[in-house]
Amino acid sequence: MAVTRTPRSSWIEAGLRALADGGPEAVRIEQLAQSLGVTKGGFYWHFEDRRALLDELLGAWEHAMVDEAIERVERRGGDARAKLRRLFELAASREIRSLLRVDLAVRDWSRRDQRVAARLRRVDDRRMEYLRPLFREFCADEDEVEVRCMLVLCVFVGSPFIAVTHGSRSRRQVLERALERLL
Amino acid sequence: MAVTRTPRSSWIEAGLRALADGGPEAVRIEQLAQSLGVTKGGFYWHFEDRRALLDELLGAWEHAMVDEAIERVERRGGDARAKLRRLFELAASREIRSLLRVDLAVRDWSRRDQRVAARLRRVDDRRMEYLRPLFREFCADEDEVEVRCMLVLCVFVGSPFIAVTHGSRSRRQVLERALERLL
DNA sequence: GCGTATCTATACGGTAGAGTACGGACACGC
DNA sequence: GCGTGTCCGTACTCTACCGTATAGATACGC
Repeated sequence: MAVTRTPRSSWIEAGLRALADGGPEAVRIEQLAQSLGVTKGGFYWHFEDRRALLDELLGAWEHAMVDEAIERVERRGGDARAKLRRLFELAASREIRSLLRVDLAVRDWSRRDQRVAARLRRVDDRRMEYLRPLFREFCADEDEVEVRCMLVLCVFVGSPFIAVTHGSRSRRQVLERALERLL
Repeated sequence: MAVTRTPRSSWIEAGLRALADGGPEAVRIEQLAQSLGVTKGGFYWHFEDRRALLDELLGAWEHAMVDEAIERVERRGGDARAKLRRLFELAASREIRSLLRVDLAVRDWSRRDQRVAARLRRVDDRRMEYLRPLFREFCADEDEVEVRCMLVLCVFVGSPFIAVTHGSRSRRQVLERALERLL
């Protein structure tokens, strides 16, 4: 049981960084090795092949972006509106940002890989299943609940992809107002 | 002045198809050649290099998705609400779909290429500049105009990236209701 | 301090694709 | 029917990776 010099987790962290920055095509084993200051020799000790790493990256992303995120919002309790506002805060937070960029990369990736698409469907469905009861707390009409959940998700997914300038307003201000409009 | 067997435009069409399907990484000259039934010999007659093609693809996308789209909505006149509904129809139409997939690919691409990001900013700004006056026609508060424009754009960009299922409702139904909510 | 598990470096073979060079094919204009 | 401009095919070099093989380094457990 010697100490692991470059453990599995290091490769996954480096992989997530590459995935966030350049999409799955940018997850190059030799480049990850270089960024970790080693050669690829050790990579094949931990992983079967490149695909195995990509699978694990998806797993890590799903866990952090669904399980952990929901857990963090739920932990502090409060009513539905409070939770939704906290979710908004979380999405804008510095530390979640890099994972959010993984999220965007995965969405694009899913357009050309069936297995990734299936995974994304599961993730998005889980998010919706979390959102719906929250909106039901203050919104009676079920169609309206669905629309608001969808709008929240669209803002979450769409806004980082959008490059507009809002004149004197900041992006944050515009999105905050958009959220309040949905509550 | 002989006839052009595989003219510039063929390479651009094939390039847009590849870009829509697999992002910029999938725009491989040898593969485009194969899909056109020729070898890459002729490609370098028309284009300096691969990058030159990618630049032209961006130009073609911008023209089709901004100039032509706005022109088609404006042509038939009507009030702001009618135009917005027509825009929604257009975005959902069969023929615009493939260009919309180019749009998504460009958004992901822009995250890792400054020049593409600058271009996307221009495109999104032009779209917002088109939307704002439409919402002003029936919405007095300027902050509210900005929010609604942004929500429209978020739905336009975000929803194709989202993989949720809506139970008994169709995606189209949910989005239609979302639009009506913004008008 | 020795053994073993855990990496790591190095070297190699293979594939995909970019870009270049250049000879030729093809078809229209005259 | 011949010349010219417009491609097209082929053959090359280069680079960037993937994945494999294997010997060697490292550090902890005892």
